[in-house]
Amino acid sequence: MSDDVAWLDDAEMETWLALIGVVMRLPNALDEQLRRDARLSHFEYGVLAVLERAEDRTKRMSDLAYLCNGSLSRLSHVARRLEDAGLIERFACPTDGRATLAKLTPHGMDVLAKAAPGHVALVRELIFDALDKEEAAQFGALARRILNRLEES
Amino acid sequence: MSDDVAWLDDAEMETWLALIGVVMRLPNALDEQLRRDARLSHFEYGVLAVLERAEDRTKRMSDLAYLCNGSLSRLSHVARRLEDAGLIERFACPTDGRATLAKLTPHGMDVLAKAAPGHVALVRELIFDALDKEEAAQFGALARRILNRLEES
DNA sequence: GCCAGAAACTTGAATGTTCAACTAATAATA
DNA sequence: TATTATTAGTTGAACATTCAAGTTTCTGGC
Repeated sequence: MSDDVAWLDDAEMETWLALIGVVMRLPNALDEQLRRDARLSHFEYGVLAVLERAEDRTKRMSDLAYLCNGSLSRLSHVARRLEDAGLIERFACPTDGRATLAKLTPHGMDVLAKAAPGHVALVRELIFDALDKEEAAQFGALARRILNRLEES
Repeated sequence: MSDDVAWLDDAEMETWLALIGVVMRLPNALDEQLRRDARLSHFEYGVLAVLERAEDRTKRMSDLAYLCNGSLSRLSHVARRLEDAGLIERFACPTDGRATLAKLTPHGMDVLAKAAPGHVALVRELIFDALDKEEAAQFGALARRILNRLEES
């Protein structure tokens, strides 16, 4: 249990507090807009958005969970609700009997299309209106480096 | 419901996906370490850490909620659990009868001190080992700008 | 000084997420 | 080809968070 670790200096602490602030507040901001405009959580929106871009609008559950940055268990619960609402459908994978495939339905595409403009507007307002083009690219590159670390563990 | 919004271009999408990846994965990574080493969630750790730095190790609940980036309701539930565990105590504010003050107990300080090294080590590993000093400062400044937006709404 | 409205918290119910156990299917090993 | 281990997914219970009241206290007209 790593003792004798260098404490964060003032500059590091500022960075950390800014990051953790964004990390803790952004999901609520996204949820609120989506919930209000489309009765969708941000995680649900992410599932639909990933499926829309996928080959044949279909993905394996475990791949989907990875791409949505969530656990398989979380996805499984959410997928059941989305399926009950008719936004996706699930069926066994023909080549691997263990796997389940999730596919976006036409109705799911409609709901996603209705929700997207408001969502994109909010993302633009919160992120890309606050940063110019170069800053945004810089920020993204650094976030990607952190994300790579997170994905290793 | 803001229609006709400019979609995200490729560079913006990359930035957004990197950010949202960090936002969704970092809390789990922090929770796991703290849960394992100190039976604390990251939010609970945050509450204790803010109190430790506060004047007289005491804060009003609503100020504490703001500083911890959470809702007052969330804090209220968490505070009850922390109080039951003897890590904090709560009492009425002498100058404003509506307010509740939360104070870190000696036992709470102990638990925090035990949890801190492992937590800081993880933060360092995930963030500050991936970024050099200048990059970290840059990243923090940009995150702060986004956080300011989030705090406005 | 009263009264309407706002602010600060708390609470219980509804909802969402994690955790641990479980089933079923495939891959690996002998 | 049996046997075991691993992988994929689901499920129900435990736990955490949100949401919508509800209580109490304070503030600002009047």
